[in-house]
Amino acid sequence: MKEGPDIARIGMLIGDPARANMLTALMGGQALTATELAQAAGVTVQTASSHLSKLEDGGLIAQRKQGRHRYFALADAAAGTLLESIMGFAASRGHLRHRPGPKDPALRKARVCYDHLAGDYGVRMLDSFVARGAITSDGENLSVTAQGHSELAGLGLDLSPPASNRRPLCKSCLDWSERRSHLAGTLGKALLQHFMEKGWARRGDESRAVVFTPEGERQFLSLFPI
Amino acid sequence: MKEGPDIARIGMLIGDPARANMLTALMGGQALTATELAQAAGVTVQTASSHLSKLEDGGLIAQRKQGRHRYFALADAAAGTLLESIMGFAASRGHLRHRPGPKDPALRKARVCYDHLAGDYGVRMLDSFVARGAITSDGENLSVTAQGHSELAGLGLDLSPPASNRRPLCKSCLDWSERRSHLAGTLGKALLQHFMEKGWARRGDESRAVVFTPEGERQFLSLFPI
DNA sequence: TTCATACTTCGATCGTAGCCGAAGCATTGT
DNA sequence: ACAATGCTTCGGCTACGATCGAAGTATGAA
Repeated sequence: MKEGPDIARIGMLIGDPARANMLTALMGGQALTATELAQAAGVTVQTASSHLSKLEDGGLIAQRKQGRHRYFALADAAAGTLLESIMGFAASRGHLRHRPGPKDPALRKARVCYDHLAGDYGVRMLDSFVARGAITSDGENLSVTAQGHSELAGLGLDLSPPASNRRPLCKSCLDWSERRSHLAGTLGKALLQHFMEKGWARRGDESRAVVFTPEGERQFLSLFPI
Repeated sequence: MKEGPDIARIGMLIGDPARANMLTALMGGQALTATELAQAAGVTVQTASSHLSKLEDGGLIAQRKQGRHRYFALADAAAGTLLESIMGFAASRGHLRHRPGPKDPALRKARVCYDHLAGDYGVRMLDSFVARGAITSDGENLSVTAQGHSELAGLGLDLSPPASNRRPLCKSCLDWSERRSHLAGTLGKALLQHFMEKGWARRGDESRAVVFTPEGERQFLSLFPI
């Protein structure tokens, strides 16, 4: 009597508001951490963890361990297509969800990615470094040239000290809003710190947004031309 | 602030086993009464009634009063397509309600997808049309060529009438068992109807399977060679 | 009218799934 | 070594929704 695929299982997974919010957040195509997804869903990390393992068991998402982070992303294109088609149907029936907080377009401009700058500004910064030959991009790996070292020293950044530091000086990190790489690693962290110490920028209170002052914005744009 | 479609609402509706069973039963394309659907779901009529009103509010099904009966059916072709795509995803992840039973091979061979033919035969039909140039597949969209129109007219199918019909003549629908596209839309519906009027095939009694007579099978295979 | 059928609404029960606090691993940085 | 961070697991609490019996409404037939 019963035959065919178990649509109820998929429906149940998508049917919980917290999980639906996580999946919607992942529709951007960018891998997110459990903490970020918990924030997106409006639940604690414990609850989010439980949801994430269910979604993974159901084959909707996949996780990738990277350092002490676990990045979660949609399992594959089929999962994205499925969600897209459900969104299309929901929209056609006028079922819209209302989210409490305003969604900041400021996040796309500049935001914190763990400890470094991401978003439009983060991508621009790396592009500018590469264009002027301060950083060379060897496919996946990044490295600072001699010219780059002297330039950074001119900014007052000393990058030599902890030679025992296992963390790479330069690292690229994929940006969800730009879908391109921005500058991570020790250098990326140091630069963001530098901007904030100079008073050019500050972190947003409740969000990951980074807000630049008018003076800071001017300085940033002149330091990192396209 | 409204942000995006509410996929959780759709998911929750489909996520309940009883409702999922009802929807699966309605995928046969026939309108069923509340009592029949209650039986299909394995619940009492009171419970079924509650589920049906929720599904109707959600825009997945529609009811038609007729005498003291109320016939329930999928709201439209979009609802059928949505369910089929969810079935496809669930099947691809190995989520089956019941391991392959006796009826399963029949379902994979030929079944009703809301109002058109799906399964192996449905896919074969579209493949055959495309291979001989009766239908052109422009990536996502399908359209009938001049040759196709004359060929269909030869079968006794008149496809011109309701010019006001917003439903596309030709549409592709992803098949959960074959993971390929089959022919949906007005043409897909007309063809299935044609087969049944000719006495080549009939609907299965309790399932979505489409059973071909020996003569019907012979005709079908010669009409749609690979 | 009265009875029978088909379905809905009401009320109450009950199971399960979501939720969070606290504790437990795992990895990284100092 | 130790501390800090990111995430998972465990246990108990709570709330929502699925379920069914009983009663109510609507349609059709005797």
